[in-house]
Amino acid sequence: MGRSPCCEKAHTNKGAWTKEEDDRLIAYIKAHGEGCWRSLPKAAGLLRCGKSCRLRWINYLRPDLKRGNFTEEEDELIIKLHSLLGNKWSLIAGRLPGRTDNEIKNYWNTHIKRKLLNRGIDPITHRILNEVTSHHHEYSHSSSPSHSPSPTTTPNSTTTTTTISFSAPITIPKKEDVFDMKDDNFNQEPRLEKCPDLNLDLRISPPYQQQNHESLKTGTRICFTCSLGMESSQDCNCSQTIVGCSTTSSNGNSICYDFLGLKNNGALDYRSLEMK
DNA sequence: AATAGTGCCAACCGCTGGAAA
DNA sequence: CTTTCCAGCGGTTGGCACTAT
Repeated sequence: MGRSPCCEKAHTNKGAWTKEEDDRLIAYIKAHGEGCWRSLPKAAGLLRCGKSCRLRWINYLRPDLKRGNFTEEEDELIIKLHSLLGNKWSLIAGRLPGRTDNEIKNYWNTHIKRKLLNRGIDPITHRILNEVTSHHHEYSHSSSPSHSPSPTTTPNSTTTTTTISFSAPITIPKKEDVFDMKDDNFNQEPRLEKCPDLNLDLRISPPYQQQNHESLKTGTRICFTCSLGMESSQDCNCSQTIVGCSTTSSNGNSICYDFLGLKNNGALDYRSLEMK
């Protein structure tokens, strides 16, 4: 029953790869292409398990790897994607040509986490640090409505829209305060620092309530596929959409929504994301 | 110069979903 | 339908390199 046994793990090498092993793997993949990792080690004359070969190739030997330092643009893109996707490193890597999930994961843990902490942003929640620790202060800066992240309530609706903005001035605690959380100074007046020319606005909200009411009246439907930004998918059931998503179609047949508010600036297109 | 501490990253480990038998 | 395996993923770790004392 089931498949034949996997590779013999007792007779496989572990640890760092040698130059000779690398050369063998590269030569084999150049000749036969990627795939069938299970049989590759034997065919290539390597004493490694297929899993190890795959990892070595994907993370180190692939010719299209970029290598080298991450640019500031890549940094910001990773931060933005992480705020949307969480620790989905493979999805994030899919948006960064030449970068691997492992590389991004390492870079996140060693650089970006610290970078965000220095900005006073929690790297897990992407919220301002003192909001995480003190709910009392959560909305204390909302006098400036676009400051992030401050839930706003749509008029005449019962649901909440959360706007996460990276483009607005970000509240940065003093550096010494960040590193001394016990210090009472941490709750003192923070300074404001403006983020450079990056519009990273993110809006997460259910479909606008008034539109819902309107659509109920007019008999229009909400297309879930479009709400995920996949209006060109064959699963899309609102083929008569004319003016595109985030607007009500003029013939009233369907309404598409701009999921995450990203379609207009093209920063994140879920159609090109790999879906597991 | 020697040792301890820290940062970085390649590689491994364990889990999961899907496919094969 | 059940069992087994594979490919892929995210979390973790071991070891090297560099810096501080």
